[in-house]
Order: sequence, then structure tokens, then C-alpha cells
Amino acid sequence: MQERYNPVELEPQAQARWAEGRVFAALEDPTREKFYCLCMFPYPSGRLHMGHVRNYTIGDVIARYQRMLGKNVLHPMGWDAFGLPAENAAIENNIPPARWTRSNIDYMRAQLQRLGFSYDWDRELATCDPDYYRWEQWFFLRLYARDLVYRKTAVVNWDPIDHTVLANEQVIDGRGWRSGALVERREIPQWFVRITAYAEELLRDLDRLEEWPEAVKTMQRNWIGRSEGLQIRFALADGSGDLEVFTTRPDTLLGATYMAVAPEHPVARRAALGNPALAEFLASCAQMSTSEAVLEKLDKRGMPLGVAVLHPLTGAQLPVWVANFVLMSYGTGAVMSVPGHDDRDFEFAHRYDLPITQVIQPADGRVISLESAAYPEKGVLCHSGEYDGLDFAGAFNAIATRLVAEGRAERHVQYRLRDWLVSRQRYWGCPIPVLYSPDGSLTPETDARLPVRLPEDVDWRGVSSPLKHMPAFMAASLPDSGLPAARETDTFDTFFESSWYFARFCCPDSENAMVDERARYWMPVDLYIGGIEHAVLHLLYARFFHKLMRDSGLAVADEPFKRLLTQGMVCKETYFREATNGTKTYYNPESVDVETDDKGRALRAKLLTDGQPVEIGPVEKMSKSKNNGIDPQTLIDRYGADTVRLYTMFAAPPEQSLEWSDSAVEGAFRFLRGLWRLTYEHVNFGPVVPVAAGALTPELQTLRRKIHETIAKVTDDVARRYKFNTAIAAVMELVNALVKSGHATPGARRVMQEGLEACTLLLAPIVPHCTESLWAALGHADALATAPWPVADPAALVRAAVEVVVQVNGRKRANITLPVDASNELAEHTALAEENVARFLVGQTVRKVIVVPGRLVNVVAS
RNA sequence: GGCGGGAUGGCGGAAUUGGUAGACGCAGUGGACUCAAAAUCCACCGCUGGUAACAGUGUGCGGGUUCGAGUCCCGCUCCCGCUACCA
Repeated sequence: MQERYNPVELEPQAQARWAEGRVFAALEDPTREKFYCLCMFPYPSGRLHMGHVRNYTIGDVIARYQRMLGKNVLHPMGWDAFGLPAENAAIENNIPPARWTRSNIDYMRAQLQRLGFSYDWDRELATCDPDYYRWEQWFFLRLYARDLVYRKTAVVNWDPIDHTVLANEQVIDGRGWRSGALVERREIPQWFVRITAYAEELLRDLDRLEEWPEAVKTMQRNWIGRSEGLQIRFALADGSGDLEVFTTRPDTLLGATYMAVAPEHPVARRAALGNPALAEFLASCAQMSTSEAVLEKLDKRGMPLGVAVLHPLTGAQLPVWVANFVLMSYGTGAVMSVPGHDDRDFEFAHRYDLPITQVIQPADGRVISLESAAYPEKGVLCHSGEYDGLDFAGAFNAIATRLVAEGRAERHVQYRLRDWLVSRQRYWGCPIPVLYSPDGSLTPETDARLPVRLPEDVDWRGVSSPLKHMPAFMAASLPDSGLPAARETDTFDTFFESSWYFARFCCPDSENAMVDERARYWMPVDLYIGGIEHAVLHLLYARFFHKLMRDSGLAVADEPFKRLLTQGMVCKETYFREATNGTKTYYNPESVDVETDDKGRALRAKLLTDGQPVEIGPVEKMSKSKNNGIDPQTLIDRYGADTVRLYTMFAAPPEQSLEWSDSAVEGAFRFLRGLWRLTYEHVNFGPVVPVAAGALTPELQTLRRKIHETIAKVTDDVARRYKFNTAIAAVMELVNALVKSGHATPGARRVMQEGLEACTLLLAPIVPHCTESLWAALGHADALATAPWPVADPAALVRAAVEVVVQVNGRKRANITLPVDASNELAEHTALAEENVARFLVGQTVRKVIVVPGRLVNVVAS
């Protein structure tokens, strides 16, 4: 064993041994219990960032721990390789997206390997490989046959200069982010997947995901947005038809004083035909951006349509208005307005002087005023004729029953969830496998002609998809007739690829099927780890896709991910200078020197290059814009992978955000160096002489008990609690105790051997490289990666005596030592006999003594 | 606006079932070693008073339950995340 801890030399050697021995190759074996441990695969952006390091370290620690438990562990890694950044890089650097992406993958793969993650690299996949996306195309054809995908015209953000659709995030102040052109709302044909057909199941099954964080389930519930209500048809007064609305508050029906429809609603459009002012208003609404930030500040505006409907209960005429806040995409695009009991309707009615009537009063009899605000709470009906006095449920039922019987309404469950728009007018994605004949008719591809390959050797000019200018791709023929046809140039949303990669990892080389029988063995994923930012989109799509696969006979389980662990962000303090015009320039923490007072508080900071002061900003998520990222590679080069792994696991529990501290990284390195030195000293004394546990001194028996308490504690932290920070703290405590104990006697050396072996095994999942060396130095020939996880010896955990706290009126006054099996009477007597206890009882009468065996005695006196 | 999470020393955090608040680490202070520095080791390290023993006080704020509250209940303040005119 080397005297010096030299991770930069030792780590690549350990990695080479793992690779040679194919230690992490996962082989299906029905006789063994499996554990599928998966981290969200990365987008190959170029370099790993700290978020990746944290995510993959958490996953690797758990995978390695499960392996030491003897489970058959599947721990794969791959690349979410399609997507927009590759196209941007192509435009900037004139390099084809495929080449840019693959070179990034090569670099990042090497980084992951340098971190020592125990992946089965034989299963690596990239979603841009035709072997992968062909099965996506194949599955699309199955969905098409089952009418679960469809093509429909939808409103999108259209950049008239770049000739492309923009995502909402790419529209800045109503203009295209690159062209600066005013974005138009254009209606163009798009592909959708019928996720709404699964809304109910996606919602219901959330209750069965017991090992998912409540926060994620709540977000998905809100996103699906189920509401129960009534779909009511109001007859148009001119007899030209009905105006249908959806409401969750049919109990307020008698309070409806007008109707409001969306600007795109047919009734509004029809009314605008002979009304130029109205037409102009509708046009101005159409120009409005769809982004939430704008909508929030939007004034509630509207115009009367000159149309009326008949109230289904009273027959009264209610005017119909168009209102800019009514959404065509939710419900029927029309609402009944009850200004007395809805905040938005109240605001609108106030603005346009529409009548406001009260039909609900508080159940407790309070008198409310509708002078300045609506009363949106549920209560008891009033001014509602025969329905007066009914509560929400009673009125809902009574009114629903009557309107349904009269054929004017149906009970209806409305979802906020919309069908999933999966087509993108982008080049770097999976081609949607359909063909268009010259007459515009659509023909799906056939299985035999898959994959529809995306040409990778493209000449990138301008911004529109290069596919449109490639006759070799565009010119195709219909499968049966051979007649000429043009290919669809839209590609899939990249969420499509990431919705099933976990299933493909089970059988990445399957040539005859999307997934084969091996998936039955590995699925579902036992533990899925990733950022909370995917709580809704990716995790909802993946759940949905898995159900689609289940219903195609490709999966057995209802849900793909048994347990979900969402890791927190990696943060770092920020430093900036603010120009007189208010723009901030951020400086990387590595280029800043911070001055502290004698308590360690930060006083001021200055830039190293010019020595001038910079402002100290808040601690924020590492990002390019705040220039507060720390490159993992720098730290790996300086301290080695084990230190980076140890620090990221020690600084905070996985679900919390982690504040990066360079000096604390140094501390992690110091700990590993200390453990290395202690082991070096120990083995240098030569072989350990056997000493029976019972023959050890009391001090050494106590130390030995600490070893086994640490094993129990760390096992609980790692297996049940996923609290690696406290697990590491416990091992640090044990190492401190071992250092103090020393190597002076055969007994001490025997306990030292036992203690160091325990530390090595307990740390093996976290710092796998240096523990391999320590394990060998401690005399073990077997590989540590597959060594069994240690089990605490119950005999070593037995204590003879316990420390018990004595309180007087809840305040600590003494510590006493008692036999473990001491009776409450003995505890009470010993406690009262303490001098300091007696001192605080002078002049008082003991009223009660509470004894918590083995913990404390509280003397209540007055 | 709605939903979810949080607030503990100078800092990151610990306290798992209501039972010694501050484990572990970082930073800091004092000392040893050294020509010196680095490294390492030892001691101290919430606040107030005290040489000390020790006492008082202390987990965002105000109440409550309890022998006992960081933990439970009620009311507030602030911060973070998600979502948002969803009828």
C-alpha cells in the first residue's frame, strides 16, 4: 500500500479493472432478485455540469449498495440526443447536428467513466440512433391504427421571418427570439397523441404511487385538472341554436346575468360579420400573445355581441358578450357569468355595468355585501325560488336533475389536460413516418420500410428545416401502389423519445421488437432519480407512454417507475457589478476573492483580475446567466472523483438543494486522506493477532460497539432514509474514534481492523475507487464492488449501562448512569439523589416523576 | 390568485416515534511543530453573565396543548418552487 493517497493515479486503475472484469454488466437471471436503478439520461450538451454529477452520484451509490445486498442490478446510461441546441450549434459553427451531438456524447461518456459510475455500458443507447427511433416510428404506426394519434389544425406561434413554429419560451415580448419578428398566431396542421383518453387513469393511478413524493403527485393532479360540473345548453333567443357552457357551479345558475364567449367562438365570429368594431376587437384579441406573463396583466375587456340567450330555468333573456379572458381551448369556449359569485365575472360586470345579483349566502347566516367583491365561497342558496336553502351539493343535484330531464344539460367531467402536441417543424428529431400524396391525402408508412432515416449529412443554410430541400428524403413512393408521395418533414417532440427509453434499456439490442421478454424481467424501474423540473412533462408523458405500451402488450405493469427520488438543485453564491443603466455583469466565484471578519462572515468581495470590489449576490442555482457554475472536471482533476462524489453526498440530503462550497470539498478530501493514512499506519504494523471480543478492555468493547452501531445507522440511512449525509457523518465519527484509539495493543489493533473494514464497506458505494485499495490493503482478495454489505453484530450492540438525563421541571440538571434494565424506581431514586437535582428542589414539593426508560427522568415540582 | 415546500450558530446541515437542540463538516480563534510557510496535531467555538464551576437564554413572529415542543394545534411574517383568467 502506498503511503500517499493519490486518487488521480489510483482511480483510473480501479476503473480499468471494473471494465476488464465487466463487473457491472447486467445479465437477466430469474433466480435472482432484480433492482432497476435509473437516472434521467442527459441531453448531450457538451460537458457534464454539477447537476448531472449530483444526479448520477446518487444513482450510483444506490446501485452499488443494492449490488452489495446481492441483488441483480440494472444500471444503464444513454443519451437524449435529439433536440434544438444541436441545430443552434449547427447554425453557429456550421457543423451538422449529428456530428456535434456524437462528439459531445463521446466527451461526456468519458467524463461519466472518469467519475466511476457503475453503468452497464453495453446497454448504452442514443435516441438519435436509427436502431432506437425506428421502434418509435413503429409504435407510432400502432397508435395510428388504434386512432390514438391524429392530425389536426392548431393555433401555434409562427415566426414569419424564420418560417418556423416557436415554442412559448422562444417568444420574447411578442417577438421571435432570433428573428425579432412579431410572432403571429397561425393555425397549421399538427400531430397529437390522445393523452386525454388516459386522463382518468393517469389521475387515478397517482394514488397507487406510494413511493413518489407527494409534491410531484400534486403537480400532476393539478396539471390533469379534473373538475366535475354540468354542461348546459342555453337556447339562443333568435332560435338559431344553442350556446353550450361548462360550469362547476350549477348552484349559482339563478345568478347568471350574462354570458361570455371566447373571441374565437363561432357565435362571436358570426356576430362580427356585420359589425366592423366587433371584428376589429376579435382581431386584436387574436394578436395577443399566449404567454402567461402577459395574460396575467391583461385587462378584462369585452364587447356585447348583440345576441341573447334564454335562461333555462327562468326564460329570461341574457345578453351574450365576447370576453378576452375566456379561453376557446377549455370547456366549450363559453361561460355563464355569475358576477355575484365569481371574481372574474365580478370584475367584468363592474367594468361594463352588468347586473350583479346574490344567489348564495354564507351557511352560518352572516350577511355579505356584493358592493366591492364577489362571494365565491360555497354556501346556501337564496333568491333562487324553489332552490332556496339548499347547500352546494343539494342545489347541484336538484338543478342538474331537472336540466338533464329537460334535455338542456349533461353531467360532465372536464379536464385541464389537452392532447399532447408531438410534431415539431424541426430537422434534428425523429421523422414522423407518414406520406402525403399530391392530392394531400395521408398514408402511413409500413413496418417493413422502417426506419424512415433522418439524413445526417446535411448542408445547413438558413434556418428552415434542410429536409425540405433534400429530394432524396422528400421524394418517396406509397408502399402499396408505388405512386409518388412526399414525406412528412415534421419530427417528433423529443419528449417522445424520452418517454420509453427506460424500457429499451432492458433490451437495447433487440432487432425484432421494440422491447422483448427481457423487459418483463427488469421492468418496472425500481428507483428513478432526476430533477423535480420534470415533475409534470416528462414524468407524465412517460407514465402515459407506458400505459400505451401496456395496452399494446409491450408492458405488464401499470406504472413504469415504482419509486421516484427528485434531487434538489446545485447552488452557488453569485457576484456581480451593476452598471448605471441597471444591467448586471456576473463574475464567476472562482475569479473573486472574498474578505471575511474574524467570525467568518463575508464582508466584501473583489475581482482578482482588477482588485476592484464586486457585489455579493444571493445563492442561486448554478447557471450560465448567473456565471456561478463550477466545472466538475476541474475538481475531478484536482481531487479525484471520490472527493467530488463524497462531497456531493455529504453536503445535503438528495432532495434538498445543495450549496456548493469549495472549502468543504477540501474537507471531504482531507477526510479521505485521513482514512487512507489511518489504514496505512494500521497495515504497516503487520498482521492482526486474534483477540476474543470478550477479552477486550471496556474502552475497546465500547469502541467495538460504536463500530456496530455505525453499521446499523448507516444501513438505515442508506437503505430506508436515503440520507447519505448523515451516513457519511456517522462514518466520520467512527473514524475519529478509531484515530483516538490508536494501535498500541493487540486488542486495539484487532478492533482497528474490524473498524476499518466496516468503514471501507460502508463507504464503498460512495467512494468506490479508494475503498477498493483500502479493502485490498486490509487483506481482502475479493472485489469490493460485489462484497456483501456488512451486518451489525447484535452481541456487539449490547450495552451494560446507559446515560440518562435528569430534568427538574423540564430543565436539564444532571446526567446519571444506570444499568440498562434499571427499574423506574431505581431511576427515580438515583435521580433524586443527585446533588444538583436536590439543589433545585429546595423548598419545593415533588408532584410527579416521569421516567422514560433509558432516556430521561423529569422531576415535576412546585 | 391556487397548490406544494421551507425558515435551526458566521455557513452547509443534524436531532428518525413529543424526551439532553446544534451531530458531522466548513469557516474562525488560540496553541504545538517549523528558520518560515504548507501540511499535520491539540484546544476553544449559539448568545449573555462569570476566571471557572455554573446560571440565564435560544430553533422566523404571536398564542395554545403537554411533566416536556425545533417536532403537535391555531393565527401571522418572510423565502423558495410549481401553476395560473381552467369557468
